[in-house]
Amino acid sequence: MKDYLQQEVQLEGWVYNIRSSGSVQFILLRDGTGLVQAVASRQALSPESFALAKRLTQEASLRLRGRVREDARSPGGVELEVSDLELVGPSQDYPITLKEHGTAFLMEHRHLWLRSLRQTAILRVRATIVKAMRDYMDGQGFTLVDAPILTPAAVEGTTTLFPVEYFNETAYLSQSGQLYNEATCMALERVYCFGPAFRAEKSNTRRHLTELWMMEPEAAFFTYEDNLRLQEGLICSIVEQVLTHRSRELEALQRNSDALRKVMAPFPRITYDDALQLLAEGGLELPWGEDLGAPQEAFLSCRYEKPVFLTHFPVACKAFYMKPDPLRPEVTLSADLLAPEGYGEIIGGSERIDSLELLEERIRQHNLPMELYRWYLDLRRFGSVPHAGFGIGVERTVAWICGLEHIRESIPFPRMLEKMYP
RNA sequence: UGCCUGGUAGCUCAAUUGGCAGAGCGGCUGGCUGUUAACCAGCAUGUUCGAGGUUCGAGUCCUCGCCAGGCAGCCA
Repeated sequence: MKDYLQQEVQLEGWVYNIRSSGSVQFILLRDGTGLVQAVASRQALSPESFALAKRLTQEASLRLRGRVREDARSPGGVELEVSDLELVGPSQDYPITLKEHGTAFLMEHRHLWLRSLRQTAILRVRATIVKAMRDYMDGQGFTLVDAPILTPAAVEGTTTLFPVEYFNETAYLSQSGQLYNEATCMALERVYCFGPAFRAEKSNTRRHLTELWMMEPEAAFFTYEDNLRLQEGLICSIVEQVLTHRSRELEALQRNSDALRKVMAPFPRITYDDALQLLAEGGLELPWGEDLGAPQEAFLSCRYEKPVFLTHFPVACKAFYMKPDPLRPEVTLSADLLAPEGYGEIIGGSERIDSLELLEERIRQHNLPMELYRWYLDLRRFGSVPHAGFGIGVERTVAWICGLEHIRESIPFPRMLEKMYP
C-alpha cells in the first residue's frame, strides 16, 4: 500500500471488523495479503454508498475504490479514503467473532476459522516450510519421485492401515513411501517423495493426525553418517528460510524467534544408552529395550536448545528394514530427530538393511507376508548397495516452528481420531 | 482404549447450602466527524447435552448414555 500513496486504487476483500464514529465508518479490510483500514465518510460518499457502509457486517465481501494516504492514526500508517464501495457478497451472523472461542467451536468452523490472522500466518509458514524442504532437496541433487497412495500391504505392520475397497480386493492407504523410495533410489540414486500418509492408530494426542504429510528422502550409497548430515542441513535451511521470509507471521504468532535462531549445525547426538542414563538421572527410568514414551521424549527434547539426534535404538523398537550396527548387532543404525522446547520427534530415519538374507529373516521374524515383499527383496538381489533415508513430518515441523500447542492448527483441515468435519 | 475435567443464550462464562435463569460479547434499534477487539443508551434471545431417579422443590445430588477438552497408552 505504501507504494501507492496518493494514487487511486481498487481493493477487493472481506470485512475483518467495523468501527464507527457517526459520520465516519472505519472498515478493516482483509484480503489475501493482509489487513488495511479503509475510511468511509459521509462527506466523501453518495448517500446510498454511505448507507451501505453503515450496514456492513463482519466478513461481507467488498470492492472498494479510493485514494491511498498516510495517516498515523491508522493501524499500519496508511489507509484507503473510500470514494466508492460495492458489496460483492453479504454476510449475515458470521459465527466467529473477534472475542474468545473454545477449541471445539473453532474446529467445527475450521473452514471459517482459517480466515483469522493467526491461521493465515500458520498457513503461510507451512507453505514456506514445504518450499524450503523441496528447494533444499533439489539443491542437494535429489529428484522428486512420487510414491503410490494405494498400496497392497503395510510398510511396517498391518494393524494401523485404512483399508479401501479396490475393485474385488482390499487396498490400503499408504502410511509411508519409504519402501518405494528404496526402489526408485536404485534408479536415480538420490530421491525423495512428498505426500500424504495415513495412519489408523487410535491416538488421541496433541501430536497425532490420521492424515499427515511427509517428505521422505532416500539415497543410494548413503551411510548412517551421511543421513544425519543431510538432516542437519535440511532443518537449518528450513528454519533460515522461515526466519528470512516469514518474520511478520512469526510475530503474529508471538513465536519467540530467538529460540529458532539457535538452530545451527551440528546438532547434539545421544545414543539410546546415553538417553536411558540421562532419563534415570531425571527420575524417568526405563528398562533397556523399551521404546521411549511421551514423558521421556519431552524430557530429552527440553534438555537442549537445538534439535537433538537420538541414535542407536534397540532392534526390537524399530522397523524391520533398519540396519543393525555391525559393531553392536542388538542396536540399529537409526536416528530420530527431536525438536527442542518439548516438541519431540519430527524425523525418523536409518540406514537400511542391504543384505538379502538378513532382510528375509527380519520379514519372517515380524510375521510379514513374504509374498508381498517379493519386489522389495528383488532390490537386494540385483545390485544391492548401502542406502539410507528418513521421513520428516510436515505438521510436526510446522507446529514446532510456529510454536503451536496442538498439531490440529498445523494443517488446514486436520483429520484426527473420529474427527473429519469439515 | 483408560483416567481426569467439563457440557447453561449464537459465542465465552456466572448462578452461595438443592430455593426467581444471569452477565459480557455477538445480533437488532437509536446516538456519536478519527475509531484502534471503539464507545454510549435501549431491545430480543434458553429443550440448562439426553434418558431415568432422589426431593415439597434439581442447572446444582445419584445412575446410565452421548459429546467435547486434557493426559496417558498405542504410534514415527
